[in-house]
Amino acid sequence: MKFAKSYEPNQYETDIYAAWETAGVFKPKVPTIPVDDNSDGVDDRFEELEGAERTVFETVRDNGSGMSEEPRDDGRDEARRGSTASNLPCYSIVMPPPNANGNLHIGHGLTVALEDSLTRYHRLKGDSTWYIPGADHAGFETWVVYEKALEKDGHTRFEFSRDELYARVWDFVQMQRGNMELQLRALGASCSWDDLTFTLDENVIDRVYTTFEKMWNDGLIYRGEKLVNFCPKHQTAFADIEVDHKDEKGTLWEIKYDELTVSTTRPETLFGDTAVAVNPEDKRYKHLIGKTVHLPLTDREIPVVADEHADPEYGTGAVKITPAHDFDDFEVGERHHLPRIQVISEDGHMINVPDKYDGLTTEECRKQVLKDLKEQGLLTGEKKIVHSVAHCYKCGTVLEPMLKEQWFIDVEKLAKVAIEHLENDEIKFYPENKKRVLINYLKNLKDWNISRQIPWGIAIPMFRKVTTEATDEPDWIFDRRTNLTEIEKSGVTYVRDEDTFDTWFSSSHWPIVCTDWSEENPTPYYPLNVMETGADILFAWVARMIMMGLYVTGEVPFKEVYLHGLVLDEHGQKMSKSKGNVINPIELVAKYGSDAFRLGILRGRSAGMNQAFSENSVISGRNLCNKLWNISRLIQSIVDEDELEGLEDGSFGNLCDQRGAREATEPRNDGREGAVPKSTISSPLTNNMGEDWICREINSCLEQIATDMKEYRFAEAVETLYSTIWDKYADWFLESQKIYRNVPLLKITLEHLLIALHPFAPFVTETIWQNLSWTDGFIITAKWPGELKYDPITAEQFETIRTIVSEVRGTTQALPGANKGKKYPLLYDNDSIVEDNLLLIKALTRVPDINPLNGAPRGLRLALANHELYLDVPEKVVTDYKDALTEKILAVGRELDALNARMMNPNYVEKAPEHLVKETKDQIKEKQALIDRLKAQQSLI
RNA sequence: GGGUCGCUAGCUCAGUUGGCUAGAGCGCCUCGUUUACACCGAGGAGGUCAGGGGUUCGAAUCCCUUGCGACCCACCA
Repeated sequence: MKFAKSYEPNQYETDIYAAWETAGVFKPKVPTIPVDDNSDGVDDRFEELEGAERTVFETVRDNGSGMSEEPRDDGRDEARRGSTASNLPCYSIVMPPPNANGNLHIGHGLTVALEDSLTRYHRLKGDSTWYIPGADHAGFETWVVYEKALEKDGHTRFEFSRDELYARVWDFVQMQRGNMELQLRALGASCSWDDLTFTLDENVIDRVYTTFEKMWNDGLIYRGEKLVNFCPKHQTAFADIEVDHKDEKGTLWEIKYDELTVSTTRPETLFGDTAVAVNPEDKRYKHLIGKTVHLPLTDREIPVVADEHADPEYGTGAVKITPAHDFDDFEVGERHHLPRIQVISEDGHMINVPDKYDGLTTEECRKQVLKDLKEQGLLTGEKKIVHSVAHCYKCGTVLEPMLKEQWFIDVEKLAKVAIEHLENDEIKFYPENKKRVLINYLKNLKDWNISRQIPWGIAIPMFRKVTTEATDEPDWIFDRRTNLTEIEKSGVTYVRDEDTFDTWFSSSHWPIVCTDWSEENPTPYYPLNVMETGADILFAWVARMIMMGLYVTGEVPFKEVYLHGLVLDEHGQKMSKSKGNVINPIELVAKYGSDAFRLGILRGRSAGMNQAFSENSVISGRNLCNKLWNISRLIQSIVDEDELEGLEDGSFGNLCDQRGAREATEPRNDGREGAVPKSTISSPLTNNMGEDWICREINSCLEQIATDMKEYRFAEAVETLYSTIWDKYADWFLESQKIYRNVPLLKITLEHLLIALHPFAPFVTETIWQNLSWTDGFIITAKWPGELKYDPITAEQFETIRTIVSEVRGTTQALPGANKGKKYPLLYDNDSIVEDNLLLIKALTRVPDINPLNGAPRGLRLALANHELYLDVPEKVVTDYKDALTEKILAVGRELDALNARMMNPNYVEKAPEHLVKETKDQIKEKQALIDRLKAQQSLI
């Protein structure tokens, strides 16, 4: 097939992805469930682990290679192989489950780019790689969307039972589902689709119930009446972590309670007051402690208590205490055993208050209370203040602290164990500092409210006793039969708690449920190799996964954590619908291609940081894809031409089959061994030092990528590839190959680069792979390249050529006046490197001719190259160049002075490492020689 | 109040244990259509590494300090 002139991603991406999926290449090689072919009761995957020979391992690796003649694995064959497969290293990574019925946003785009790069890299490295996709029922999020839809149709949630609502949302989600899965495919996620885990899958619910039961039996679960943050609109409680605190303007009123004046921002709650607190050290009020005061607008007397909570400096120093509607007051109430009077109902209306106020909304009540207090002369002051107010993170409604019975997890022990394992360095964090942040959080963690009053979620498997006579039976029992609303046990009737679990309670099992871990199947894929997710859910998710993983399995759930920051817009602003600066990843994929998007979003990104992103970086990625495409197009055309010649001539057709000739069979020990004699790799025309040089550069690129990937430095890996492919391979090696060709080398180096770029740009590399005439199989299952052999001395000599060529180009461009850019012949004197590479230098510099000097020096001498080279320009041009020359001499002189100054410092010579001192000495010599050459040039004029 | 991160070229970012002339992409300027690529090629300009102090032969890098910005936790009657 012919390569089109430019790479058009839309033409290939869908087909390429479908081909991968059909071939089953996303599945891990080592089976994910126990295998026992020989029925000896032992999991074959582990049977021969100890006695395994390394050669077995190598064999398996080769089978996965795209360069092998053997039929490709589809995962199933491998699965049957059992014990041989067990010797493969397993690499597992899970996808933070996107909302099942939502669309992907830019954060998902980043997540996939990161996770899939890791996945593909490890797959190419030969690991049995398992990237497990997921979908989240997204309890509250989805519920909000559904409730809105319900309202739009003129219904409310109260028309339906909980179970009816659950069924309706299920259908709603099924209807919308699939979109996000298509989008993940568009982004190139090479995840094992058969293993997709939905957060409401049976095995998830099973595992969650098992954990809950264990916790219940261990006494870690309790039902408690506590203040919870309650959204009056959504009618549900939240965990602390879901609360959005915002600074707001408010008023601080002063109200007279007899002799005491209290300060409050919420006068309407005074009906719930059960005390007034003053600071025990506050001399103004000491005499009142233990006495009572009259609660305005009521006929109640309430005590004055001494509590540290009252800050003498703030307001009047006296605080009204409303334990049922304020978190601090709740604690004060606990300390002083105060009654809790609920005066605000769940829907935000006043209850348990004098008739006059009963049924008013909190807002109406506040107005009325203030009016009445004013009339009675009890309102003695008001002050505007700014204070932070809790809001629903979804709808922005002000949250009402509400006294409610909820299920709580006593987190103390869980957190303690987690902290121990974290301090024991069992999980490596990227960025590193997040570990300390996490430990800090765990140290101050409060009990976790896991009840939610929404129907869309996993039902809490707890049943409440309704038969009042059965006094000996417990009030609550655990039972898995949550499909029933009512059960009987020992003649006692119990009804199911209508609440559902906080999503994070089930999500905290994610690594366990995705890998199918169980006591019976301690899978090699658990713990995960890495957990990649957003830094913003470090507390909500990562912390809970660690606690839960340790509680359930006794092991940390993952070995490493990579946290990405927010993707900001190009000006570093948070993306938001209201600002209109939201970037849709799928649109960018459609416009520039999946690879361009992935390369673009990885560029300039490092762990844990919120960083800007713009279309420019995607364009840059697109350009690289196109460059690679054209590189391949050129090489394919050379290969075609070569084969044609070979057919005609018959003399070097077989050279094309020497692919791999330069590949090292064993790891190199040093740079000197392994240089291949030219005759085995070269066509008769070859005399090109660029070949050894590019081998060296590709080796070093691959080495760099290995380090970068290990340290999760994606941006650097991409940058290394970018410059190797573009600045080195295309600009120097390919240009030089236009003069001397080495077809086998062109093939193998292109393969190396394609494979190395594949993790980051999967589609274009696979498309090229499929279009090249000599490759077979898929690049996605190819073998990560080994080292290329090269002669280091020749490779280094090519640097000289590069210096010469660059200086000719630079000097040509710097010629004065009308001569700028004009090409003049190059003269050389007694120089074997130049003589041996005449054609190459001529082609790269585009000088009209290169000749021996033959006689006295003339023209412009090239100074930097340290070779006797002259640009044969007319006398006049040389004279005009004089100023530039003088400037150059001065500049080099300044550098020389700096170096000399360093050597004059006895401390430097004494204390700096020897090699640095030597380096400085060498540099001084070089600079001096350069100045001498420049001055000689000057004297010629 | 406690904590984290950041401040490097016009913009967005690299710069690993202190040691080449501080790098890249995009943008900018000059030149160029040479049969892989104008989604291109060649050349170039542009930085007091936020300010100050310290340690060191040597600091963008380590320490102290000031300023600016982002974020997290707690509190705010």
